[in-house]
Amino acid sequence: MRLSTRSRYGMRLMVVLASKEGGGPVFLKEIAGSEGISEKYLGQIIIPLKARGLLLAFRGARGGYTLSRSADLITLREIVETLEGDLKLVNCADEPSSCTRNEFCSARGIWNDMSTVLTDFLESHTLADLLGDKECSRKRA
Amino acid sequence: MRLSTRSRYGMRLMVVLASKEGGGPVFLKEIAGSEGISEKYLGQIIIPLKARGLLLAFRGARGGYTLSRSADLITLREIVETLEGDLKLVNCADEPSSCTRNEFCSARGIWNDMSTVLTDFLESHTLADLLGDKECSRKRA
DNA sequence: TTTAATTACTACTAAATTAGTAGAGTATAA
DNA sequence: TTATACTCTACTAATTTAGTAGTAATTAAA
Repeated sequence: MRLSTRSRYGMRLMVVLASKEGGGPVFLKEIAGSEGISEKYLGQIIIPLKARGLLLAFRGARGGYTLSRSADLITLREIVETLEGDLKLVNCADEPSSCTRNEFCSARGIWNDMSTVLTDFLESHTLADLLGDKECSRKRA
Repeated sequence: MRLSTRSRYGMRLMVVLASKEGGGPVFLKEIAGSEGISEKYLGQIIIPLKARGLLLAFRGARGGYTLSRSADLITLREIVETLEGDLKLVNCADEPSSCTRNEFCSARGIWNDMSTVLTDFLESHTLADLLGDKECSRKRA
């Protein structure tokens, strides 16, 4: 049950944009370079974030990306939900066809509750919460 | 970020055993049949649950499985952790090699916190909590 | 108006994971 | 001794992941 690189790269991308807020558009190349991620791959990942309206794209020479709103107004839920497609841990809630037998599944309730816990957690944090930790003093052995 | 069938099937398997607590060993064939799951596949899934000490296996004719302890003493954390391997959403906490660049990753903290939230939720529920809902009155349209 | 820089779009692919199937082996009650 | 049921190992098709590659569209600046 690992997060995909899409979510991990996408989140770091958003943090970079947040850290450069107010400084004009940032090139994808610059983000990819500083984070050590393939520019082409990041170019794919950024599309849904733009579609969701979390960032603005400027095409052409001297283009780049900026956040569409202040980092403290962008919840982590919006980001992860966009990158993962949704935050559900099982399909059976929406798609009855995904679980033909066992109409009254003994486990469905707990999986849905678990999804809600995750969603609530992400909803309670914004991108701004991630800014202070960028170069924290916590040194690892 | 979907749960694997291993976790879903394994959880249902445990609920079935819990619902038949005190009635002697239950055949894998019986569980697989009632839940509509491949017996061979379930046979693989049940191995780690046994290794973890969550259930007891009886070999030979008239064999089967039983819970190793009362359902209210088995947390959902133990079950899911066993079936998923662990409850971490990222590798970078343990494996430094999985993230060579960005020693101080801006997102690592939030992923670890998210993992903790999940773990705490599952730790706070036991298998017994899932018993009452088996054939609940909630009818779907 | 040309050029260089940058985002946007589409197609393809290698590797890993998932979700099984298959079959022989081992233990045990009757 | 025999039928039953768990155990172990190997294999595989389908799907997902994590990219690569190339081209098109857009725009600032020379």
